[in-house]
Amino acid sequence: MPPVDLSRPRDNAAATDMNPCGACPVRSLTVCAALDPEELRRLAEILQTIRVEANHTIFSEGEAADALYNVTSGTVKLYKLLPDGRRQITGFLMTGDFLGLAVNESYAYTAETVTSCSVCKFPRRKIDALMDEFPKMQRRLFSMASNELAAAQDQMLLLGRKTAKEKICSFLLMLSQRAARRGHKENPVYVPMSRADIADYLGLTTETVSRTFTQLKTAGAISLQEGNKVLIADMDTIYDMAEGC
Amino acid sequence: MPPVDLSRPRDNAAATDMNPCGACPVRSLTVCAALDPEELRRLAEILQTIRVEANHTIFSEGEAADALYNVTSGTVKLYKLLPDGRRQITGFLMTGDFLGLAVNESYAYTAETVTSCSVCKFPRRKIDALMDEFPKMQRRLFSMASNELAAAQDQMLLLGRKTAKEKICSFLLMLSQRAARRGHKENPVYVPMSRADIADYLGLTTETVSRTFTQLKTAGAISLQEGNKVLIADMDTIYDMAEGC
DNA sequence: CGAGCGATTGAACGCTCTCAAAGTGAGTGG
DNA sequence: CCACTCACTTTGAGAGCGTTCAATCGCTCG
Repeated sequence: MPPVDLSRPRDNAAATDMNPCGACPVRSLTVCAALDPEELRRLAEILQTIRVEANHTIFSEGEAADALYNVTSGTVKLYKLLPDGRRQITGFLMTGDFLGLAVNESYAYTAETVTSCSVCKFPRRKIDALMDEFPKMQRRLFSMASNELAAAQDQMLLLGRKTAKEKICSFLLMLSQRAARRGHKENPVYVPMSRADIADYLGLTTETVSRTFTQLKTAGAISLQEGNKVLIADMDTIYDMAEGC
Repeated sequence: MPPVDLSRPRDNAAATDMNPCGACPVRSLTVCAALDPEELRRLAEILQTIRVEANHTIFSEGEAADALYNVTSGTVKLYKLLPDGRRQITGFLMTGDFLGLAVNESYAYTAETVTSCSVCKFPRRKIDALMDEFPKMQRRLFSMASNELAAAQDQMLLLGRKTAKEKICSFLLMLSQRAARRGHKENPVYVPMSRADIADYLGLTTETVSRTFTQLKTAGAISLQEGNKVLIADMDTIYDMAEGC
């Protein structure tokens, strides 16, 4: 996956308009929801809006963490690798999610686009300074981190204790619920990621993911549609098979 | 596991001394590290110090989250359950760790003591108010949550992609490193939790945990000592078998 | 000394993985 | 328009790791 040059924003023109954040359609989902117009203007001053093609690396595990990002469109995956190449995807990020939290000044995971994406990039120094000025923002970020933490714990339950079928059903439900939260229709579910990505997210192999989809399809619980969409035929059945979640 | 009555602090005398936090030996590890003497005094005013016996519930998943806690001694486990009783332990907390982050005003997991513990209890309303006053504290809490998040991602990698032996070795190393960070000796490692707890933390069964310990023992990599201690005979071997982490 | 709980060990099963091959679809160039 | 490539997905067969079920051991406590 070729890394993309993030230092040169592509649509800088739009980003440096008087108050692009004020008009941001996804603001309510992000860190920026907490801010008033003046604060948004200050935020807009330090941010770059960047487009990233599908399957490009935004940053890599271990790199100096000198920026925070916010996804404004598209899907991003975060992952960690073992020395022998085994991979665990720790999360899929969508509109409104942020990434770039650091430990010891360096990124703890690699971030790669699944689809083409728009992201807002905040230099860490400047955002840190701004957080000191706007405690509301710090609070919002803390609250978002808390939610991430809760989601991470749900994922641990899934990885450690659920069967393949339960994992797939939980995954579909999560995608459905996240779409709904973003004002998209919750069914059919748009599933932009590959079988390999799904497998590495759920702690399975691509073969098992594929077989499980086939089983669900055969059982009439789902059907696959054009354009990477999955129609959940019986939401209750899927919910039961996910064992609550 | 009988719940303990947390409304009635047991050693209130100590907690309401002029400035108990100032003398707190584990302060550098906790949220409180960021505060100056005056702020510590304010914090001491709203906190209760509580002792909890081993194997008691501090709070349960779903309960109204009206307090934040800080572990000052002992070991606490956090877990989530599936409807059929399968359990995933999402973390073991030790001196300096905090618990009680909420989503939708209610706890996302159950917290239960492994050993007898001392915890500081902060009513949520009062701590929220204090955070507004002391941004330093908010920042510290955010930074601790970030670290938790990174740890959660490491755990996902472990649960999704590591073998039983790698899981056990990673677990022992984690305990060793956390002990070292707290100024205890890193070897032998004190392992206060049961095989069942270890299993539910690593996504295994008690039998597999037991068998794996036996294998490591037979291979000469570890040996079991009195008082729930594990001597790591060859740290490098264990490290290699953990596949980095 | 017996009860009871946790840890260990054994044997057999099964879910998921591994290895392998065939199918599908988008993109390319003749 | 069609063959070709390449990547991804699906399907099949067999193996293995960890589980399940069961028995034994060892320690603590009454």
